[in-house]
Amino acid sequence: MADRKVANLMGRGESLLFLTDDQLRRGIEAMFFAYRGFTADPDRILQDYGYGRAHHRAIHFINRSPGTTVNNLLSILGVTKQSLNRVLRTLVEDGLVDSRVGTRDKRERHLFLTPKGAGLERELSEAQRNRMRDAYRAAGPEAVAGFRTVLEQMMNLEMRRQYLDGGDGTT
Amino acid sequence: MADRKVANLMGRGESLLFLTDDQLRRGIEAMFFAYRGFTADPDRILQDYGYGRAHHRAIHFINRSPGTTVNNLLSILGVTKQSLNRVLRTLVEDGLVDSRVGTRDKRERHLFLTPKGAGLERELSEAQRNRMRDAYRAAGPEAVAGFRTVLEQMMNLEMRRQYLDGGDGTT
DNA sequence: TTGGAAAGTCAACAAGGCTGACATAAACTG
DNA sequence: CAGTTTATGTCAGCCTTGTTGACTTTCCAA
Repeated sequence: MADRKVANLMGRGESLLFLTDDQLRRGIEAMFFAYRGFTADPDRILQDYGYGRAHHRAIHFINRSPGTTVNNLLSILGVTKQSLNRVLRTLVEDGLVDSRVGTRDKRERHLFLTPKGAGLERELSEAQRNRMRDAYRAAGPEAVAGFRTVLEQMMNLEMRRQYLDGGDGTT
Repeated sequence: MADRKVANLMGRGESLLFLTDDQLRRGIEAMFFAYRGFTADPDRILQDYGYGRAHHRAIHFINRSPGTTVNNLLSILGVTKQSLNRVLRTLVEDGLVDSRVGTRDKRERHLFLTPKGAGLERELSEAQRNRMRDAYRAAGPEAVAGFRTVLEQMMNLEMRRQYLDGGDGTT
């Protein structure tokens, strides 16, 4: 059933892409609906803890880069320090995040997940990974590669740097 | 690289899909960063008009289905009627949306874009289509097919219905 | 004729963005 | 050393966009 799309998008020959406005609209809506599905499971979990997506994002990237600084996180998340601080403060108060004064530069705060924080992180990312894994499995390996390729192209340049910095995506 | 957990998935006959937690995390971050890029251009435009994403969503789906009812829109957007109503009211007041009492059922309001509304819609969707088109072109036709397939799998079932209902994706 | 669905409205609240102003400590620079 | 910049935190206030609850009006359909 998905093959009709392919035929249209591939056109004749090699790289001739017929992209009607309607096809692009479909892609736009696919992003909209898929992103909703993508965030639905974590959102549900977060609600039980009284947290929101902002907390999730902070937890995610602290887990990805333990010891990251506030400024670092700020540039990844693309929000103001006031906004991040509000979130970070509650996470520290609730004992999910540990904020340690820097050794080399004592102005900096290095952020770590506590065991409790790592627990929530695991719960959240597991739900999200399950969703992603199921989608991957249903779509197949080649679709997955295409998925990633298009998403990478859709990012802004600065974001792509952040994304590529995030550990080895080599495998 | 640090993660040990591996999901070994057999593709149909041909391919073997190794999905480490780290690879799935990459997919998750790709969604996060790509969605930011995806919404960046419209967000910038909307700011000039004093509108937000909620307005954009309403405008988009009214344009997609002219004459749709409020209830219909409600179920597509997945927000409360109070929330949608606030947005809709400003759009009607500002002369972007026309809300016509139903003929068959006069309780219903059928929503249409005015020429002015259609103008903003075009501006917004053009920016978003350009982004999507560029990403598609850079990624290539096969990547696009995979992209769409994975996104469709990532939607919730109800959303997939809404998505499939959204006019012919066949052309 | 009456129950209930569709739509709208008002009020209150919360999350999470934002700006601006200001404080503090540490690091850097001349 | 003095002055500036940097990193962070915090207070106050604003906006958008989501929520719930209560209530009204309209009006179709049984």
